[in-house]
Amino acid sequence: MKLEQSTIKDIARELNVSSSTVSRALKDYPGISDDTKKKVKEMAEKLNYRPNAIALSLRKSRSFTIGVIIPEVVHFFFSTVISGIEEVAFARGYNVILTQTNEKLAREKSSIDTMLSNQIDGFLVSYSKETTDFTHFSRLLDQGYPIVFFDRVPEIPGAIHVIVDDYSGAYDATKHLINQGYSRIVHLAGPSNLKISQERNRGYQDALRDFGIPFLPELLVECTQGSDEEAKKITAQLLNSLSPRPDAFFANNDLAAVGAMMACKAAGYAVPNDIGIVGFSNWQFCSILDPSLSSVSQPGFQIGATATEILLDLIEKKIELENFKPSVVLDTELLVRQSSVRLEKD
Amino acid sequence: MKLEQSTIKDIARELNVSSSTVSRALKDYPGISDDTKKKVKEMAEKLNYRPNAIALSLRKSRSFTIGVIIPEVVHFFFSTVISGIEEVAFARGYNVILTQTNEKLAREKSSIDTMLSNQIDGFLVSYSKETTDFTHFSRLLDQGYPIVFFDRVPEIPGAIHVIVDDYSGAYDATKHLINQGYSRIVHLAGPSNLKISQERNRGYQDALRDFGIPFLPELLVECTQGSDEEAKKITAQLLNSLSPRPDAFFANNDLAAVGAMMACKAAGYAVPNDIGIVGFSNWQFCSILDPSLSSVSQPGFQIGATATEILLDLIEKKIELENFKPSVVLDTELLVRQSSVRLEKD
DNA sequence: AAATTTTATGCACACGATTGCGGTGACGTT
DNA sequence: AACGTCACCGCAATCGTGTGCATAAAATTT
Repeated sequence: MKLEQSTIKDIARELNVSSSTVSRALKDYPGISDDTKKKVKEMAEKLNYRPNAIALSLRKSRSFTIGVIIPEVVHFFFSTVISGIEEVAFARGYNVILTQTNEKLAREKSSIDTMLSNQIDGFLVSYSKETTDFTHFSRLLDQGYPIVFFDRVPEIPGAIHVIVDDYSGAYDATKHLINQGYSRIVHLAGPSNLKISQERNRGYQDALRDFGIPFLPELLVECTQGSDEEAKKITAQLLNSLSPRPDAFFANNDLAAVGAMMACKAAGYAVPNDIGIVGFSNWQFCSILDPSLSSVSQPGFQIGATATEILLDLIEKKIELENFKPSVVLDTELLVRQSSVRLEKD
Repeated sequence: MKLEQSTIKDIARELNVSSSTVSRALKDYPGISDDTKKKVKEMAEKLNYRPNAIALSLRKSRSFTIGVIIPEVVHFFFSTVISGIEEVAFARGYNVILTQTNEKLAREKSSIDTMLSNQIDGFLVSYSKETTDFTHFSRLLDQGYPIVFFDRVPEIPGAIHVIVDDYSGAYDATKHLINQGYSRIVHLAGPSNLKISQERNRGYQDALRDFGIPFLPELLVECTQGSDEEAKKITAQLLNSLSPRPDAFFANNDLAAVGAMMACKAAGYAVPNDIGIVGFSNWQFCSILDPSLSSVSQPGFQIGATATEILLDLIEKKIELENFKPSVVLDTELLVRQSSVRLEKD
């Protein structure tokens, strides 16, 4: 038996005034005597009055709630993004409602539906791996719903993106490996339908070219799942089958890098002396591995924070969609640790 | 210019019927002819009608939304809990709104306030480290708000808990170390105001006692932050100052265990042969460390899922608070990996 | 003292959906 | 012809809040 929340009417009844007076008094409208304002506020305090945000939402057709759609909460990267989102949203008085798609398109669509039903003010989206058709998003954009995409972003007109400079990150990582004297550098790539994978791949190949190392197709392997087991298996196989063997691995994500590292160790190679390894994302565990894993850090918190700032600006019409540049690109940073620094050059 | 969502009235106008008829037709009420039902549904489809959940919430004083309050999203453990929560909530048609307190009491309180304003149906809470006074929760309970606490749970009457068996987990871990022949076992404990820390400490001490190893106060150190740096520093100091040196570390959390491991390696000791280490929580990285870290796994996903099931049952009055046992204790499991298994016994 | 302005407040409706109650017309029965 | 029954549907109130407009009282001006 939940106690009834006291409403504006309760205050009005107690004080023998109308509910409109109470409403105005609480909001310090002009035209309400200081005397009644005081009385109303005291009574509100006494009755433990809390404005009903639902009623307000209905009235204003605004919910002060933003919806976040991400593949998986458990990913370290996404959890930092969420943290950034939550921080900014809270500071600006918005609620965050969260759904994970578990990489399923169907789930993505149904989440959007229920969020729409809940009169959400805008969306923050990183779409699922299954998503290849974006009409469910472009329809929303056409209807004027504010959406900001982050990390995984679709190529549809009018979409605003917050991404990191995957290209430069990959370029820097590859360049670093080359500088360390590695030359047969494998790239463990991500799913090729994701733009981030393409960009990282491009950065890898461009760095090779710029430093005069031929690109060999057999050194480019796609890791669709991105798990350590998958990478471990692939790496073991590469070490076995290629001759001369690869002497470095640049992985599309840190887990894959770990898998590669394990496979190298298992095959009896020393990291970094025999084989250098660089990952991508700078997960928490990079610094505690042995050897610690060099990685390209993505500013997850900042991605979330920036995306949210933009979204709220859009919602509050502080900026116009038309004269806003569609992409914000945040810098990555190569964090060099032990796994890619040769103690002694060959 | 957001396109207007079509409402029940729009359908009614198009079809020249009243909005009540539309409402009933959509819900297959008896007393509406099959003909109109069909027409209404077709028109709803055509106008892309979506029920306004806000209006519904207002009418029913139910929002079909639950509020989750946790210290930090970025913790692996909490992110798995969130995943479990989200999964069950989604399956049962509820939304999840999320706030992190960043371990701040003030933030905790204000989050509760905004959630109350949003007519949330119930709370899932793991309170902040700063929280020592629980009146803001007990007031809610008195008012009849459904709350389920998990992981960090307060000792207040009427509160429902979902926790793991920290005591047994700690007991098992300690016992395992003893069985491996370690005898000077340090416990890197958590903040003593958290019940989970107390329970783990108790399990540690009981195991020592049961196996005839005296408890030495100097082997019990509180790590208030729980970071790897802190544990590293403390461990290094212990290795230096104690004689005979400790030969095992049982850490209250995995990061602390990692810190201990780093300090041991740095001091020239081999893990596990010289020093055994066991952590708590089974973070993702445990299995990829070298040596891999033995740890007590907490079923985070299941905690979230179970807590949510209970909360929704409470909300939907499927169970009564009165005849419900206040605590659900989920099993932990000791995962033995390399860090605590001696390759050769002394 | 009458006319005008200012001040303080209330009325009524809106937001979108639900629902108890009552109304209407068609049809069958006596 | 009068009445009852039944299927089908609309009216109006409700949830809690905000706001344009009207209005009464008070204060000021003429």
